[in-house]
Order: sequence, then C-alpha cells, then structure tokens
Amino acid sequence: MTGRPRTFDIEDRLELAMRVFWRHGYEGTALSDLTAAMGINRPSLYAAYGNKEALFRQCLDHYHRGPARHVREALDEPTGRAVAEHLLRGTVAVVTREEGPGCLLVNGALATGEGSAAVRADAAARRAEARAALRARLRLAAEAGEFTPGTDPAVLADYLTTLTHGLAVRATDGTPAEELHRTVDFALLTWPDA
Amino acid sequence: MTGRPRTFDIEDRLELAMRVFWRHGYEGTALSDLTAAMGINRPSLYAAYGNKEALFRQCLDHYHRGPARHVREALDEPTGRAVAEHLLRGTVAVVTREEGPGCLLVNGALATGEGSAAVRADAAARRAEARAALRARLRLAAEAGEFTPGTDPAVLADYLTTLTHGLAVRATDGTPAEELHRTVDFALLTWPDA
DNA sequence: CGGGTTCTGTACCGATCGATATGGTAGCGT
DNA sequence: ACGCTACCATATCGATCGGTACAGAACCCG
Repeated sequence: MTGRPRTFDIEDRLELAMRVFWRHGYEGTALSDLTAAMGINRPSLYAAYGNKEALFRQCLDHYHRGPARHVREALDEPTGRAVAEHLLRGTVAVVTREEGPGCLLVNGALATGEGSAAVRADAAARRAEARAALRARLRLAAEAGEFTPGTDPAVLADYLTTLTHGLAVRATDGTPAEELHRTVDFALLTWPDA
Repeated sequence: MTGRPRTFDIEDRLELAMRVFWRHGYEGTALSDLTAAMGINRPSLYAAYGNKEALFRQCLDHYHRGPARHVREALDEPTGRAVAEHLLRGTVAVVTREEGPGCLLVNGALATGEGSAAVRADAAARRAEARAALRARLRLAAEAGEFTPGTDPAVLADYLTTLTHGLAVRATDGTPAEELHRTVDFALLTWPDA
C-alpha cells in the first residue's frame, strides 16, 4: 500500500504556486514557472495537484483560507461600519503585500482566452460569493437600523465590493499602501451612519 | 513606388482587433484569433501593424480615442462634481458595452508573464496618465473652493479612479449597467460639495 | 503593354505550451 | 531480504504559440 514518500509538503508548495499565479495570472504562468518556484518537477506536480487548472483552483482555496481570510472575518464584526472598515483595511493590507501585488481573484483570471474560460468563471464565481456574503451581512445591519433611512444595504455592499476591486487594480499598479488607506479614509468618512 | 493596394482599411480592422483584446486580454488572444476576427491573414497583419505587441498598443490608442473618450471629455466639465459624474456615468456606459465587457486598460494586461511585461507596463502607464489628469483637474476645482474645507483633491481623484477600476471589474463579471449606476448614485450622494 | 512595387495567400519556421511515458529509486510490510 | 508500491527524474509527446519565406496577384507608371 505505502510507497516512496513524497519529499515535499503539498500545502507548503501550494503557497509557492499561489504566489506565482498571484503575480502573473493564470495564463501568464507557465508550468516551468511553477515547477521552478515550487522546487519540484513536472510529474510530481501532476501527481500531487492534478493539472495546471486544478492547481490554480487549489490556489484559490488556499488564498481564501490565507491572505483573503479578512473577507470572511470582516463579516463577524458587530456593526456594518466595522465590517466595512475591517474589509477595506484588510484589503489594502493584502493587495499591497509583496507576494502580489494586487488580488489573486482579480489578477488571476480577469480576461482569458477561450481555453481558460472555466478558470475565469471560477474566479468570477468566488468574487460573486464574497459580494453575496457582504450583501447578506449589511442587510442584517440595515434591519438593525444602523444606516440612515432609505439606504439600500445591497447598494452599500456593492459599493464596498467596487472599492475593494478598485483598490486591487491600483495596488497592481504599484500604489503604496499609505495612498490606498487615504482612499479608504475618504470612503469611510461618508459612511451612512444612522 | 506604388504597388498592389491594401484590400482593407487599417482603422476599421483595428477596431475589430481591439474588441478581441478587450474581451480576452493580451495574453489570452492568439494571432489566429486576431486574423480570424479581422478577416485578414497573418502577413497582412504584420505588414500593416508590425507585430502583436505593436498592434495591442495601437488598440490602446484607438481605445483612448474611441470608447474611453469620456475620460478626456469629462475633464472639460465646469465643476468637479460634474467631472466626477461625467467620468463615472461614462465609465459605466463603456464597461457594460458588449464589446467588452469591462475596460481594455484593466482586462488587457493586468497581470502577465515575464515576456509581456512591457505591454503590462504600457497599460499601467495609461491608467496612471488618467489618474494624473484627474488629480490635476480636481486640484483646480479645489482651488476654486468647490469642496468642503479640508478635502484633499488628490485623495478625491484617487477615490474616483478606484471606483472606475472597480466598476470595470464588476462589469467583467457581467454586472448589468443598472446595478453599476446604483453604485455611482451612492458615490455621488456623498460628494463633498462646499 | 511590360517593369517595378506592394499586397495576398499558403505553407512553414523554431520555440514553447501543457501533459506524459518510462525507468530508476526509496520506503513499508512480510 | 524481498516484493510491492508510490514517487522522482529525464526525455519526449503533439499542439499551439508568435513570426516569416516565398510565390503569385493586383495595381501604378512609363
């Protein structure tokens, strides 16, 4: 049953693969880039992760559990405003990290060729998930009367989603964290507190 | 001196090439995709435009003169608020067009492999240009006393830039124009008029 | 109606893409 | 010690990548 043991840790090397996809995107990353960065050879990669597409999806999972954890954690904040602040501050912190810069969900597969349509759809679905979760959370905040009357929590959530994506693009262009935080400052300044 | 005349119009086919790059990005677009969409064969493409990279740059120029014209035109509005409204409304209109969807400057080459670094830098430089122009325009508005005291026009400009990029990403995900306009509604609601 | 020039169309180039066949190697159970 | 199993490493697969050589065709000029 047992055989020669694997000489590397799957989770550790997944982190290394994620960084390559993060920086160069799905289509901009070649198998040779991955094997070089991960320190393993091609058949080992295929045995451990399946293929390039499956590896990318596992990197998306790893990204969600790791660098993008704040998106999930922000929802646990007690108020809508605290959710927004946690989400935006956390986004700035992640998209300005050296691994990227930017956001893997945005950089990874925003526009692709026909052959990578499934990967693009997967990344888009995960962005949609985050948006839906944020909408649901702010709806609760609205029902608790946290916002000024007439405020649509769905619009507010989509507004925040728009900001996070925009911050990711600007970070990819090399904008420093300090500057992005000033954008967040302004956005939070106009928050519709009741 | 003269020879066999070209059987197509360079500018017309440039429009067709732009749509392919717009939808699939620089690396996601193959020469065969371009020649098929443009209705010309490979040597004709190279004779008319140089190579793939040069063609992409000409598409960026074409994009700036055409679909993204509103970015330049918005600056001519009389007030900062009108500039913002023109920019955001125009952005929504462009990024939800069927050619894309999204923004060519964002979709085209956000994250690329090493071989396409020059193209990525070109797209980033054009995004930076738009940002700088918007900063300069809002600085004039600030000097005219249009904003509430203490408002940094550079921060305001970067905030708008963040929104436009975020709108582009959301449009790429298939978000309809109506929904994006609601995000713009909210953003304009909180504009710091003096 | 040729000569010169430029474009078109086919067919092809080397390089690289993602993916794999094959044989050697390291460990576990008996 | 030996066989079974699973992983490692080299070498290679067909397909596709961006780019081009070459020959024929279409036009202007004389």
